[in-house]
Amino acid sequence: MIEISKTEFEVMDALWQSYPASASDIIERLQHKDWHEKTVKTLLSRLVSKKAIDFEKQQRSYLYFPLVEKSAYLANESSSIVSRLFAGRVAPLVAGFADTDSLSRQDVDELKALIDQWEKDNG
Amino acid sequence: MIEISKTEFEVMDALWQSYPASASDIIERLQHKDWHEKTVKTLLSRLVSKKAIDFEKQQRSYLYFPLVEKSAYLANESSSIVSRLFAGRVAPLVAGFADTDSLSRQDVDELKALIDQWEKDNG
DNA sequence: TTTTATTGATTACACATGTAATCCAACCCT
DNA sequence: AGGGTTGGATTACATGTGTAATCAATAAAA
Repeated sequence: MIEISKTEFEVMDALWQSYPASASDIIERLQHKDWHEKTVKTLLSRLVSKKAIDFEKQQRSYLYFPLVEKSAYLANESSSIVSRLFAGRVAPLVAGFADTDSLSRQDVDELKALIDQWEKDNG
Repeated sequence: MIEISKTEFEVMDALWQSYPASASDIIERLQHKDWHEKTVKTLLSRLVSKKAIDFEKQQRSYLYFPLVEKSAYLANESSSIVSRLFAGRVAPLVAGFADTDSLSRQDVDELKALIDQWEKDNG
């Protein structure tokens, strides 16, 4: 899969919010980051080069849209990170989380629901 | 926390296996990677610069040891990744995992145990 | 002892990344 | 119509990363 850097991911995420979107839309959505508009445009260009997004010309400006779905990207990233750091098994990650970052009640509830579903489908 | 690159992480992991360890120990443990010995030594040097590891001179060669514990490093990484990708909540990551990568029976059992423990500790 | 092999230090070098600035063409305002 | 403005393209530039090669000092071997 495509390698997307941290800053590039923020741009992707802004675009995933709603698309097609113009560069200025994206810049606006990224107000909270303190990035120069030029920076955002550079990132958009790089994402185009990487074929993570594409655009169609609308008069003078472009309307960008993602070529990768957020869910697909996240699934891939998660998977590759869990592979690298935890030999591919997700439980140890959650375990570490339980120790330090403390799961929230909401997390736990969601995990329980997930597990129930999994058990229904499998085992 | 310290930024450790992917390749540097592999070296850390080899060192975490057992330390103190000499450069040649580490090189040996990384046989399966097809890295030139010089490459591994470069990575060791960079890790020293980053203060992720240190060494004590043993005659001519060095004995390296980590300055960061594996569990601490993993906890930090997990946390920062889950923050970036999933707004800090781990359940959605596991959910994606459940869909695509399929949890293993073992994962599910471990998760259940984790949750039971969490519920016991918290409310 | 002269040669060779080993070890860490220094240097190399292309590509990625963060963070823009500059350039040029099209558009809008006066 | 002329000048500022806006949009993308191109260029910039330091630092990080992957992947070594070279250098210099020392230890081991012949």
